[in-house]
Amino acid sequence: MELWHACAGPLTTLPKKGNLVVYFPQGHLEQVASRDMSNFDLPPQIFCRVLDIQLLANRENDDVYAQLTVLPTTELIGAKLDDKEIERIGVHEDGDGVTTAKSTSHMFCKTLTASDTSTHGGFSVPRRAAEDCFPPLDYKEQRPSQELIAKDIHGIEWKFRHIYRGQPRRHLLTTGWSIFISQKNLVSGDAVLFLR
Amino acid sequence: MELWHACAGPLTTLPKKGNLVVYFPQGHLEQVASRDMSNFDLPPQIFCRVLDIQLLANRENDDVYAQLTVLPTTELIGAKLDDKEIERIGVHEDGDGVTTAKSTSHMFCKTLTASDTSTHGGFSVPRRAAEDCFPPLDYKEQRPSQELIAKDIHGIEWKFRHIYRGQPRRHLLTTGWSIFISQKNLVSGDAVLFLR
DNA sequence: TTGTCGGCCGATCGCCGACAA
DNA sequence: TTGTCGGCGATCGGCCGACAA
Repeated sequence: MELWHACAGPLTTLPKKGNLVVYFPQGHLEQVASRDMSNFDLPPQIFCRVLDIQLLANRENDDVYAQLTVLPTTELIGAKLDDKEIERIGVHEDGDGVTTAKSTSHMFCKTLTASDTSTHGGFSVPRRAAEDCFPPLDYKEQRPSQELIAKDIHGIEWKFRHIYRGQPRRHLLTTGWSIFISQKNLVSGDAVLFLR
Repeated sequence: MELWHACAGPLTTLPKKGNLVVYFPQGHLEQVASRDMSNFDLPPQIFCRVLDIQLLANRENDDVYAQLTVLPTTELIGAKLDDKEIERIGVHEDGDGVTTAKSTSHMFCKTLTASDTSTHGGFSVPRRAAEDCFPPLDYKEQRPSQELIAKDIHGIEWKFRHIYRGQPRRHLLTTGWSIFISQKNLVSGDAVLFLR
């Protein structure tokens, strides 16, 4: 959930389960319909109760989105659910208002360079980022390194070799990085976000 | 459309645009809903008019499916659209009955072997298949070959080098085959279908 | 501090006929 | 007739420090 909000950005707010919302079917259909529906006398807006919210990400490109399950209702905005209605639709209110992101430290975002995405080498980790977000290395060694295990937004684990080497010294992700780049179809200009 | 029906198989039948159909929302929701909807008093069946049919294929694995756009209606099965209704929903009947596949020659299907899907080599084309479906080669040459351009079910073009070589002689697809295998995520036991 | 490159070597790709099922 | 293999060049992957922006 923390990663989802970090990806969605600070401007993204969501209703909570049980809230009353206004659903705009015309705008929704414009995006998902395979056919023009404009002459079907659809109401411009429908008052709905939010039954469920799921924070999801596109399986193909990791774009984040939220899936809301809503039920049309005749209630007025501000109305509370009574016990009978709660039993019928099987949902409790989580509270009023909206969900927003919490700020987090130990997080960094980097726009990928041509070198980062090339098959020629690995990923240059900005110094501050490595020190903030990665477990510390033993700098007494000549080429200190460790294996990092990171979970992506789907919960899938990725392993990276993190090494501190070169002249001048710098942090790099080597083994495991290129397979990540190719599986995620990342190109120069895309961004990666790490959360400790 | 011919390729779609060849992939769907001879048992697949579809209604036509404008037909009246019976929609079963409960069974549909069991497949697509993220939440149990069984206590919402949904009607077991809804009579609908078919507004549109699209023959499509899954972008990921080329599985074929059809997308039907349907509109609830109070008409009875067997009813015809009148002019007023045609104007309102903007659809004409294509005729009664169902759409079925047509049989086609110059077509072949092969289950892929371990050698076909390995990165070690190309694709062994069964002799009959090559003679039926591919443009004839100039067998006077020592190693006759040509470039084949094939469109997949999305209309995307793939290029293959078709060569007749080896002792004994056999038809092979070489250059271009392995990229096709990897992009389509094909493994031993999967099948490919070629249509001239 | 970090983006790009040349160097280098090992792994893999992919085309070929041999061979046998 | 065709599935699998050994062979072999060519290409690519990927780790390294040099160097400069």
